[in-house]
Amino acid sequence: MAQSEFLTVGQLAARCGVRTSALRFYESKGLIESMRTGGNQRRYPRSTIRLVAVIRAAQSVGLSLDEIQDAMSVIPEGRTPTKKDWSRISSRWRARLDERIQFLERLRDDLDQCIGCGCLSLQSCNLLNRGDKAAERGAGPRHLIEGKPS
Amino acid sequence: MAQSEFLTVGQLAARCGVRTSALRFYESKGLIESMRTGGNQRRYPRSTIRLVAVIRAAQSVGLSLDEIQDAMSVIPEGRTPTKKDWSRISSRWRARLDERIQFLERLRDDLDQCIGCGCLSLQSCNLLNRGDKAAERGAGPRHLIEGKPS
DNA sequence: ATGCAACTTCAAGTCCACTTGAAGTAAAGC
DNA sequence: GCTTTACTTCAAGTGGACTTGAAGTTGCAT
Repeated sequence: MAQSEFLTVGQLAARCGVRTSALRFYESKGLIESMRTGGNQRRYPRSTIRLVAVIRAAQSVGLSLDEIQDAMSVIPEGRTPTKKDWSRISSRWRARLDERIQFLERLRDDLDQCIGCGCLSLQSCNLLNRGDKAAERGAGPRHLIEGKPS
Repeated sequence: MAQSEFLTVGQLAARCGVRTSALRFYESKGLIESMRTGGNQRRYPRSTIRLVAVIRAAQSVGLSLDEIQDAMSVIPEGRTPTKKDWSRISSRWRARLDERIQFLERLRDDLDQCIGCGCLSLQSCNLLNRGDKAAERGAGPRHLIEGKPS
């Protein structure tokens, strides 16, 4: 198979590490686009590899496909995205990414403090107990809660 | 309401920032336990607040409820967890947490490199293109893929 | 020209983590 | 005692992100 300019779903799937069904699914959601051959088969420009990588990356930061599409739709209809477009999108995601990293780092620190203390069994873990007395009005150990599971 | 030794589902839910339905769900999965009143209502010891916090924390690192239960079940039947038990569990999670943080940090670095380069539109982003020529055998920009969305 | 893998659509199915609803019971305040 | 709010169970529903299956079509290699 001569490497042609365009990729079939199968090829794209292989390159991106996803199933073809996922690619069709993304397409149905408008996240990616394809051209069609005379026989109605999909053909993707190579740039779609990057696009899919970006989608997967965004997912791993905790964005839903809807949010991703939303962010991408900043790019005006049928226009090739400019540096500015992409910069707007990526810096938005960058913020989410930072939040997420910070949350996980805080969690890690808490966990480190905890590893030796037997929290689960005991009365006196400062970390998990923090605020337990103070907040009688529905608070709980917020510092471990918040940032719901992605 | 005098703060008694035990909490109702409602109280626990308020303290933990989850819905009562979630708590019943966790209980049905064996993640938490309760005593019952004469009238069959649940009563939780205060320590369950911590337990739920731990569950939520573990979720946010990307563990499924099954994995969490699995990890927790290291603790022998009906025994109060010892420091050693908890230490085993938490250091296991700590590893996952580290992986996750590392992955996100790498992603952040890539993104930073990218913000100015107009990747999406262009031919020549070293980051997203890396390996595009080399790996003709189903590779793709792995450094952005792997670590599936949590 | 033919065979077979890879493609097509569309509907339905799956998994996870819950949430909702219905019908009934318990507990706390007045 | 009565009312209201919080609880009980159980079955079914939801949403996100896909996956699977069936039935049919295309495209490349020999």
